[in-house]
Amino acid sequence: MLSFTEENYLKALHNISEAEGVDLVGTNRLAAALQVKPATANDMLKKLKEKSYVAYEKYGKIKLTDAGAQYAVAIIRKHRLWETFLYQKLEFSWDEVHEVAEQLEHIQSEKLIDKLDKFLAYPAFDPHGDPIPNQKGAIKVRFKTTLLDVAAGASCRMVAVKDNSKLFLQYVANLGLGLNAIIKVVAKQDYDASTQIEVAGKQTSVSEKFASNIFVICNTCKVGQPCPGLRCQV
Amino acid sequence: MLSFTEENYLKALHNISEAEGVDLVGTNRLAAALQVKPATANDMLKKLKEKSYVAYEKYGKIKLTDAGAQYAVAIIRKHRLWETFLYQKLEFSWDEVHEVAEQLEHIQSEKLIDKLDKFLAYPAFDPHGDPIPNQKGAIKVRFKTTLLDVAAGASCRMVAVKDNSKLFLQYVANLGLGLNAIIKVVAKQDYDASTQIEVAGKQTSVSEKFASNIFVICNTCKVGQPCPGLRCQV
DNA sequence: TATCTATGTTTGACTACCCTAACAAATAAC
DNA sequence: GTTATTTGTTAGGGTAGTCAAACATAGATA
Repeated sequence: MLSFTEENYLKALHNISEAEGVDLVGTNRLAAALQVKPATANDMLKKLKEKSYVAYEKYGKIKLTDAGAQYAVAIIRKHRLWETFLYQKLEFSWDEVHEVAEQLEHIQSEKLIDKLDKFLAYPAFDPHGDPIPNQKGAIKVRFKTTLLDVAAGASCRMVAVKDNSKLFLQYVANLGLGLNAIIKVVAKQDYDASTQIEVAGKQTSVSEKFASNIFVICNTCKVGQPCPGLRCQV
Repeated sequence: MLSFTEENYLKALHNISEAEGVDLVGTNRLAAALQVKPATANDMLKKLKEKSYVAYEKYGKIKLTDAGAQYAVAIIRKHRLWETFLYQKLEFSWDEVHEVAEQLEHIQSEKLIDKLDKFLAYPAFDPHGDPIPNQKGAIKVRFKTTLLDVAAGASCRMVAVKDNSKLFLQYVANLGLGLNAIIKVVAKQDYDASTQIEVAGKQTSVSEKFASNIFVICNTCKVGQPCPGLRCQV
């Protein structure tokens, strides 16, 4: 049974590997993610290596062991189930769920999380569109790409966000966007890489950064099938 | 915002004062309740005194300040609401809820607990019959006495337990007892102070210790009204 | 009252987690 | 291929919470 802090290190390692590639995780990057100094992260890495949750050589890159990855996925499962609970049952908005789930994810009780899963009717995705691992740690993979990949004239459906920060989520909601929103790409500007979109009849322009954080599938896409229009199958 | 540990000290102080009288709380008693050594408890008491949550003189007895009592009640509110959630929504048995609630009670989010309260339809009592403080810390007091006070021949209704330990709760459940069970006192033995009871047509004998941990009201008792038969109004 | 026992307090030490500052290795720039 | 920069590591130190052991006080016993 790991401490609250140790769990956060494992989760951060998992998140960074997933978002930025397994071979890019270093002490500094990890420390930044956890808002601690590199020296601190280094100490903890030694401890987690000692406990066989991470594998790394001095001055080398950091990887989770199988045990470490398994532990991390279990925490992510808890996090996303709690987010779903807060959103679906307790009327939290999608930008509020994250910080409370950061606390709830550390509660130790197998039974609790499995019963919660059942209570929520085994949801596959959390309020941000992220997949919820099942009891065994298996994740339902969904073909998706970002709004950047959608060609002008095409239309797509929003299925997730990449950035879970309050600021971004509130911005997204203010534009009338949300999961399953239908987005039509009106035009793309080569000048600043911005994208003109139309949502529920209203047009807006969004930046490249914004578009890169919106995950979409094309309108005709079905889960498990390669998509003809976009490159959803990538 | 207090730490996890500090919160546990406040809660323990509150529980002991309530169960054993305000003027009986000493360093040793507190340390025993928290399963730490007196030296440790003493250190923490200094810290909590510094922060004005407890008031005590050297070698004197320990009391919570108003702020301390308020904080403690807020934790108890959270604990009991979580217990109710686990019991009512997640199919936990009444002997399982306590240990998970011990963790959940430390989650920091006003909104979470108030929404949970709403979700549970503002319950007044937890699965053990203990009253749940409302948002302002007010507790609904209920006239009750213990099974020891019920005279032979009389009948009563169980409304709470004093002991929340797994062992006791499982024992109670195994006898077919539970909240709102109707208990008829068949006889009382002067020899060993045991009590013969009848529950749902079945007779058993319970010890003095057992009977002292079962809270009851008489069958005709209504909340808010003094009871004619038993000494419920005490 | 004098002593014995309970209870409460202080001291010094340990672990977990964090820091700053100094240093070492790897990588990039020239 | 040497230097400069980035990245990672070590050393030493701080706080929170814990302990054992020594000590002090209060209350009970004789």
